[in-house]
Amino acid sequence: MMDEGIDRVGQLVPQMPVAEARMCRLMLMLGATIDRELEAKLKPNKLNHSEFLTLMILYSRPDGSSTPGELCEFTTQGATNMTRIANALVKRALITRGSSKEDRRRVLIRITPAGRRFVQKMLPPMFPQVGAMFGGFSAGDMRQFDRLLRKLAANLDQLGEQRLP
Amino acid sequence: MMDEGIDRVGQLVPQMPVAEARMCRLMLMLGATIDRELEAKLKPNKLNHSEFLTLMILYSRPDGSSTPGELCEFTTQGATNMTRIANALVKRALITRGSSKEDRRRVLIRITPAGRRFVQKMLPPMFPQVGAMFGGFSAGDMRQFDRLLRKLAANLDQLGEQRLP
DNA sequence: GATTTATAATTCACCAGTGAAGTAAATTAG
DNA sequence: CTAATTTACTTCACTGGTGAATTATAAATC
Repeated sequence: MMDEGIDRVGQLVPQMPVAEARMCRLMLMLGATIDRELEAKLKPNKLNHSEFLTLMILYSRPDGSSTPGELCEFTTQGATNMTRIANALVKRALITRGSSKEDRRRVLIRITPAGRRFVQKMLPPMFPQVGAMFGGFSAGDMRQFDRLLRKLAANLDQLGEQRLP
Repeated sequence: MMDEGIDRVGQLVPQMPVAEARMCRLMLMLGATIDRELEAKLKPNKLNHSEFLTLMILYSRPDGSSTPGELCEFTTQGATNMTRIANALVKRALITRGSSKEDRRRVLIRITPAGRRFVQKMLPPMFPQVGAMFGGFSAGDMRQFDRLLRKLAANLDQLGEQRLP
C-alpha cells in the first residue's frame, strides 16, 4: 500500500532513492505504532510517554534523583515541557521537587517511595506486549536488528550534528 | 546511556525482557529522530509531517484525488485533524475541496497543478539526507533490515488487532 | 568588587492533534 | 414511505508540546 505509493512517486521523480525512502517511511510508521501501543498501555495509569520516560529515568538512577536540565537531555524534551511534567508528577506525589544547596538555580527532582512502588506495579503488565513485538525473532535476528538500528542511529547522529554547529 | 538505564531497571525488576525493551526503546528513539529530521526539512516549506504525507499520497495517486476518510486511513490521522490539514492545504491552493456528486456526504480532495509543482520542487533537496541515513548499508544490510522491520510490523499488526475487536 | 555574560528553570502565547458532540446525507428496517 | 441507523465530515473544548520572553542565580571579565 505504502510501497505502491512510494514506487509511483519514484517513477514521477526519477532521482529519488526509492529503497531508502521506503525504509525511512517504514521506520516512521513503526515508531508511531509502537508509540501508540505504549501510550495505550500507559493510559490506565494516567501517564503519557514523556512522563513515563521521566519517571523511568529517575527510577533507574541509583540515588533516584536528577535535575530538570538533565532530564530534558535524556528525554529529548524541551525545558518548558519538563516543567509541566514535573508539576504533574509532583501533584501525584511520585516525585519531589526541591532546590539545590550548592547551586540555587538548580532544582532537584527525586522519585518518592510511592513513585518506586508505582513503577514496580506498572511495569510487569507491559512485558507480554514487549515480548510479543519480537515474537518469532531468532537470536540472530535480534543481533542483526540491534546492529542495524545502531548503525542507523550513528548515521542520524552525524546528520544531526551537521545542522547545529 | 539508555542501555545502562534499562539494564539497571532490569536488575530491579527481574522478569523484564531486557533485550526486547532495549530494542523497543531504540525504535522509539530512532522514529522520533527521523521525525525531527523530516520536520526540519519540511519547515522551510511551511509544512508539517501530516500535511506533507497527505500531499504526497495525493501526488502518488494516478488521478491525484481522494477523500478525507481515505486520507485519514492512509495517514493514520483522526478525521478532526484531516479537516484542519485540508483547510491548510486549500488555503495555500495546493489542493481543492469539492463535494462528490454520487454521495453528497463525501468530500473530494484533489491536488492542484500548483500542488504538483510544489512537490516536485520540494522533494529533491531531501534526497541527500535520506541517502545519508543509510550510508554504509550494504545491499545485504538493506535486505535484512527490510525483512526485520516488516516482521516487526506484522507482529505489531497482530497486537493492534487484539485490542480493537 | 561591579558589571557583563551565561545558565537553570519558569511563564506565556501559540500550534498540532484528539475525543465527544453535532450536522447532514445515505442506507436499512419496519 | 417513514423512522431508525449508519456514514462522512465538521466544530468545539481540551491535552501535549514548542519557542520567546522572564526571573533568578552563578561565573567571567574588566
